[in-house]
Amino acid sequence: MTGRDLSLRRFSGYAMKRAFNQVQADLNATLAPHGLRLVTFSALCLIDENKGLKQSELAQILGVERPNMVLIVDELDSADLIVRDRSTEDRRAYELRLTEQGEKVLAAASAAAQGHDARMTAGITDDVRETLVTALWRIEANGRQRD
Amino acid sequence: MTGRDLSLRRFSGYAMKRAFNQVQADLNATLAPHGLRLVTFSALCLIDENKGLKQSELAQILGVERPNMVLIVDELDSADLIVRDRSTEDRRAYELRLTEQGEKVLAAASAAAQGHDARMTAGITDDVRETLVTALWRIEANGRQRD
DNA sequence: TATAATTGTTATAATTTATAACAATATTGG
DNA sequence: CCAATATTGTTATAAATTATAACAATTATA
Repeated sequence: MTGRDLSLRRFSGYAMKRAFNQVQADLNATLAPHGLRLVTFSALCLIDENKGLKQSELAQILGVERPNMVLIVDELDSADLIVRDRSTEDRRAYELRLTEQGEKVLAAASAAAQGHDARMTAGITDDVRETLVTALWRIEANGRQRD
Repeated sequence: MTGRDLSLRRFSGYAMKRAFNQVQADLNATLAPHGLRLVTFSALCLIDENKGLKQSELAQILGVERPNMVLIVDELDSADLIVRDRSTEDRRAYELRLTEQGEKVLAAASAAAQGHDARMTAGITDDVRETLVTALWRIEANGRQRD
């Protein structure tokens, strides 16, 4: 069971995949008690940060296809965490906003997610964590260059 | 389009997800000309590194369910990159080995994947890359602790 | 030796991600 | 202004990924 994957460990992407698998599992478990999963939590954060955000903008930021975003927003809507307000400027579009309930759930879920992040990065110093995140965004930018 | 996701950038997992999305896309594009994708390339590497590896072991290392591994190994088998040899010690199991063709394809694909990794980590110094990978494995270990 | 566990497999379900088409509305070029 | 084109949210659907249940053959265990 030990060290049978040395050939893959040369690739930084392998470490990223393995680490992110754990992060995703732990975060989903952390959010489940709040009725959220990774993608709905992310959507809640973005709607809170950008009041009146439109579905298509949300989809674009999260890299989700618009048809799939419909279901995600439906899920938040059904749980009364957000509302879809018709835009007065563009009557095709909806402006998304958190409900009072949505604010409460987001606050609780955010605190839990912070705890999750702290657990996952336990034993990593603040400046190494800073280096890590900076390097990851650099990789992301390198990838975005060619599409 | 810019900076609408500040609330999510506090989470290191967000950077990991965004970066890995790019890595996965670029790596799959890199491997496609060799008839491979991320998971079949990983399997090839592991079979090469561990001659006679069994399907169930491969599945366990890669974190894939055994029924799904059947299809992955089928894919490599159909492409004549590996063979399934009946184990003499355990006649339920197959021992997996690369064919000559498999060795050739793996060598070419590995070189391409190395290039991919270099592209993705361009602008990152060697010791920062080292810090990055070490931190990622630490996160992975932290996650594994609680399951 | 009887019972239980493991290996590879099939079938199937659940989940996620992607594509095509459509009505309503908005934008743009003539 | 008007005709053509594009965009928004949506439905339907397909493709791809991931997970679960059951089974025969074989091995391990009690």
